[in-house]
Amino acid sequence: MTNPTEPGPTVPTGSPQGIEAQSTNRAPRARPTIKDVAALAGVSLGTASRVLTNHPATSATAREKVRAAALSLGYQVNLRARSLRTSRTNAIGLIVPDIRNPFFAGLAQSIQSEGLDDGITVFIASSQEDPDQQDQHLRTLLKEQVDGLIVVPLGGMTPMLEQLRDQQIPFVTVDRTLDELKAPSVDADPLPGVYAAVEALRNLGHRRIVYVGSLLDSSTGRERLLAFDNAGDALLPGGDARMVIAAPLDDDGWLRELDSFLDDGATAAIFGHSRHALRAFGHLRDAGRVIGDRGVSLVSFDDLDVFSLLTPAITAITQHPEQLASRAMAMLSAMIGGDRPGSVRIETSLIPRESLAAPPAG
Amino acid sequence: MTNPTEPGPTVPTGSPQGIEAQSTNRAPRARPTIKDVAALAGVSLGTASRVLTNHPATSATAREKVRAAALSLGYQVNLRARSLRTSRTNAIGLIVPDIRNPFFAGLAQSIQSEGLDDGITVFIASSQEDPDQQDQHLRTLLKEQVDGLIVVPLGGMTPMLEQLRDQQIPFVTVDRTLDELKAPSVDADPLPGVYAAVEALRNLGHRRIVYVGSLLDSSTGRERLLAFDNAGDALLPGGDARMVIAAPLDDDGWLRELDSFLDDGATAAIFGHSRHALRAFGHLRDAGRVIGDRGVSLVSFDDLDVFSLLTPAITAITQHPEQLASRAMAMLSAMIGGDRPGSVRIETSLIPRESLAAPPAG
DNA sequence: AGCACGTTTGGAAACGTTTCCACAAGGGGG
DNA sequence: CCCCCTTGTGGAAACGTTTCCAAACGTGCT
Repeated sequence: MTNPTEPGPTVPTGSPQGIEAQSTNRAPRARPTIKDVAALAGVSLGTASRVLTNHPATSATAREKVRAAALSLGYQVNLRARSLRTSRTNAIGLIVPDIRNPFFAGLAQSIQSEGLDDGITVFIASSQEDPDQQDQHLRTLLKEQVDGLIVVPLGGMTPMLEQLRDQQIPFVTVDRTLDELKAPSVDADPLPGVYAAVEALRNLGHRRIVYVGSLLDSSTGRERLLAFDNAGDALLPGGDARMVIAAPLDDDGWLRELDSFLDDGATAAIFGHSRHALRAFGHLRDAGRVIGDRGVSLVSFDDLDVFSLLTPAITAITQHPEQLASRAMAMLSAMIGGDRPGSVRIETSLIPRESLAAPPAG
Repeated sequence: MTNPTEPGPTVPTGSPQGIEAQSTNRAPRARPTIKDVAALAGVSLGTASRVLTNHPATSATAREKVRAAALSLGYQVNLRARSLRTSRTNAIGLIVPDIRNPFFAGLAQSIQSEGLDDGITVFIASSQEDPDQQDQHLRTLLKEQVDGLIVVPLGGMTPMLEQLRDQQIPFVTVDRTLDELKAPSVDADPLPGVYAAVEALRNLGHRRIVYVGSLLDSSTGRERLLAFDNAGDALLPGGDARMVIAAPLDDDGWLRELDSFLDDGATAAIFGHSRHALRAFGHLRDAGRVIGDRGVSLVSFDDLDVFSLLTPAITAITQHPEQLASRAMAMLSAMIGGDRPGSVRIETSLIPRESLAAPPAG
């Protein structure tokens, strides 16, 4: 009856390759599965699973045995198998235009660590300001079955964005919004920060202020300029009190405009993009102009680390990226839970630093 | 024979819930599976799979029908199911100490887009310089069954790093290396860049140079200082030609040391950390010192965007993050393929800018 | 003593793939 | 004409989970 050439039933075949794997350390010892845990604990597969997922219907002894087995094996659940079964991944995707932009890096950091607290894995993707890369990342994330998406959309609509809109996958936009996709968004209201800046400048004695705008075709670019206009209307009613420069990102021509406005009596500048603020900072100092006290005041959107490292430190209008992050996460969670939350705006605010000071006497 | 109460074979049961899903648009229409594709194409599941994975054993007609069906359904493969079956994910994890550090942001960007080209998904995780977060991210990535890992390790060993070392999962370290984990690494050799900097300074007439070092307990911090010593030995043999400051990241006390060295006749400073270079830039200008031509020359490790925006633009020693990225990817791919590649060093090089100039006359 | 009930358990199905296996169809060479 | 080989196909198993279902096992009540 017992055939000596085939292994008898008394030999547990739980880890058949255990011995040979030991002989050569090239072969990666296969990761233990829940089946191994169950076998070692002497319980069924279902019981092991229930213990490890904290299902209430488990006995104390089963819990103890399974936990011990899992620990001694170094068992780690296979998330891909789990989510195949549960059709939930507890993962979301985040797509930013460029992770090298410090604002987006901060946003990503905040969102990811927010997720870490909530047990949600955040897959960060950076599209390098390229719609094709954005779509490619979107497609992969969908194939990865993420539960939802947080997107900082590039300028225009793309095939994948349309698909997102039409499909029912939960997603929110953050920072920038795109009217065409009817998704809830969380973005920053530039007015409070701009208003505070203009008001502070006026109270310090400034009478003529330049606004350097950029990306004027994006929602944020437009709204920041609009906010400057509104604040100016309310606080500096004089007709020639406000000057506006439209500055591209890759051409320094606008610096000449800025110089001539300053020569004409402007004593302060507000920048819609931190990049321009830094560029002007260097340029103005180089030209021998005083920045800060008794000189030209500078205020910039977005609060970069380097702003407080410079001398004088540059005043910022912050969009509170941590708040954007946490609201976006909350909204996305709500959507994944089945709700349809409304859009949200975060107030910007002013962070006064040395570059915000009195104009030259007289 | 034909029973009218059960659906005849002519009625395709491919998407049974199609109609009811249409009635209420709250219910997210379930994503089509390969089964739906096969049904619509009128072939078996296996055939559909073979077509979609470009298996050679498929007929032209099958390919045509399956492709058409997949297209019309908008079918996208479920990567989690696929990798459960194939035990490959075509995804790797990347862990950086802090994504807000522009150097790491650039590294991450390069690695991710490198992966995009190779069909590899790169999951980026930032540990905020916190070993616990690093380990937490490592654990999740392992549970996600990534094929491999690229790690910029924090200072010391941690439980998960030990597990990585002992387990057979392919991983490489980049930028920083940690002797304890015997993993192949790709990092930058600071000497060529530092040597070029010191040589250029000497040729311009500088005779006394300060080195501002940081993170001296990390491999990079140590090696950069060592490189400065070596370059100085070769190029500036005078005993008092070189001064060294150990600067912490969060305390500005070192600025006083810098001032006093400059007062003592030093005319140039090399910074091991870009943060310190920026801090000094602001401080020195504020103190009324000339930077650049006929003033104090500044050279900093890592090439930040803002360096070229400032005036004068700051000279950098670049570690060529794109090269680090592509070598790391290549090495990891090799490891995943079963090889055991050796470590690699990338030469740093000098990017001269305006802050590298002649010292004051006399 | 019997019965209903609550707790815990094992077994099996299912998630969406890929891939092995066996077989059918067709074609060419003996 | 038969056999063999190639090519393409369908069916089924398997990957590692969770969860449904039914059964086993006490326990407390009548």
